Amino acid sequence: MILYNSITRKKEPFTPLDPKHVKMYVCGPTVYDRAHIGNARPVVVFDVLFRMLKHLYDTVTYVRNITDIDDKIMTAAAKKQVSIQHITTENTRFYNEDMTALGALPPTQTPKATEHIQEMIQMIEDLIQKKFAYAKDGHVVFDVERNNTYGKLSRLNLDDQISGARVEVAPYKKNPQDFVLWKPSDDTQPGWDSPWGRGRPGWHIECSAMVKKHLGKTFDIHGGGIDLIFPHHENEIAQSECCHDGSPFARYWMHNGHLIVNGEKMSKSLGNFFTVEELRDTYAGEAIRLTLLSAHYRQPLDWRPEVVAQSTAILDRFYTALEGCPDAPGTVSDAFLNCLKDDLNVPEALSQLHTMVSNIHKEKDLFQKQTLQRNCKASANLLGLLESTAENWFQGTESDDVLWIEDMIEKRHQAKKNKDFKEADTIRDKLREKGILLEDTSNGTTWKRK
RNA sequence: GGCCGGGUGGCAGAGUGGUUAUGCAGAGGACUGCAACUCCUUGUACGCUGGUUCGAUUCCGGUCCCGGCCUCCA
Repeated sequence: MILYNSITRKKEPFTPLDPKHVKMYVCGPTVYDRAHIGNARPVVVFDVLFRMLKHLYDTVTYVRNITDIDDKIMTAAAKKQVSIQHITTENTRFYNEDMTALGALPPTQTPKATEHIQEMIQMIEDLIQKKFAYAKDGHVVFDVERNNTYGKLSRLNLDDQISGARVEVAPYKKNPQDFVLWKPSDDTQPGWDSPWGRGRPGWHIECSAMVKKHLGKTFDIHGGGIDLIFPHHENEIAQSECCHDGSPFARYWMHNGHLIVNGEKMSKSLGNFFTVEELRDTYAGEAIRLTLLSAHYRQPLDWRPEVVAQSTAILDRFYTALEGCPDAPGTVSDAFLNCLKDDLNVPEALSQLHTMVSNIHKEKDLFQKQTLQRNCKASANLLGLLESTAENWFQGTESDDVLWIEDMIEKRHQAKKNKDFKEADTIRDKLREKGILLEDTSNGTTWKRK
């Protein structure tokens, strides 16, 4: 497999440190609110990577953290007059529900920041002892000047940070670029005892601590949104590599492009976002997923309703091709796999899928057709698509009106037999009003919900 | 000011130094009682401008426009 590595800015052949065991970490959510569709893009993108890696290697450990201590959570709790734990457990549950609806597999592990406070404190102590960090006024701050490789991921030159940039001036920092590892908490704020008094961790140290615990000092792939390159990932590298005496941190860095709306970045601070929850009310989870996969993961993706409608139309066609697909395993197409091996070229893989679907429709021999169907399904499954059945996709799982539908179809059948086409069309129109579309085939009439 | 992406047919979106994906939508046809599904046919697009080349959408330069990052962010 070939992957684009953000730190070298080149496509590189991927070779895991342990040829039988790939280790991957992706930055997960800060659980202060419901996920928006932009939060879902990295989840779906790295879910495809996870599926690919599992297909190609014996063992894959995929860690995605839950950040459940953060000032945004504190603000949300205060605003809603509920406990912090209420906010975090509820939003964690919502997050998992939303991502499951988008067809994302659960990662191997989903560690929580609050369950790794001791590990963070230990790393911070190491960094102080090695003189990469200093304590002042209850804060512990990373000393960027002591880290001479600082900036290697983002390639930002510290001296060039001039006007236009927001540079925080905090009294406890030696340099404006220094970032906080630990900060003090007052009695109203959540906090843990530490060598520097009661306090809580800064933003970046949680990921370093959880990576170290679950994947070790050096691991294979670190992923996240492109906006995390600076400062989050840059700071993770600094903390971890300084703490580990220069042992390399992630070997491959992967960043997904932003989701945009009407040409503008979608973000909570701009207010131009859709939550996954509200989109799920309108569209099938799988259609949302296909839309998120419609552009290459490193490209920006413009979220527009027409594209989701297009994705739905594509899935209709795909599932039509899978009607009668036996429930048996198939083989992933080589042409399809090769697309994905080239830095997850999903759009090109999808075009292979279209070819397969077309061949299924044209195949007359039933046995051949079923083989093609199984292989098509196996291929699509690598993208987390076509995991349902045609019946479920078209007819849904609610069944209270199925008897009525079948009754109407039978009545129409009788009318057609009597050449009473007017009555037959009346019945069909009546069903259409209820969102039921009929299709006459050589084996009788089938129906779909629209 | 610094750093980084991107501009492809009505729309979405890959890719490539020359045979110019793929899909959605549209048009025509076949099938059908009529439809739907499906099948067949149909679309020479790569911001502008120089250069390199036999040949550039693809390489190089310039230029215009759009977007992102520069400590809230996926």
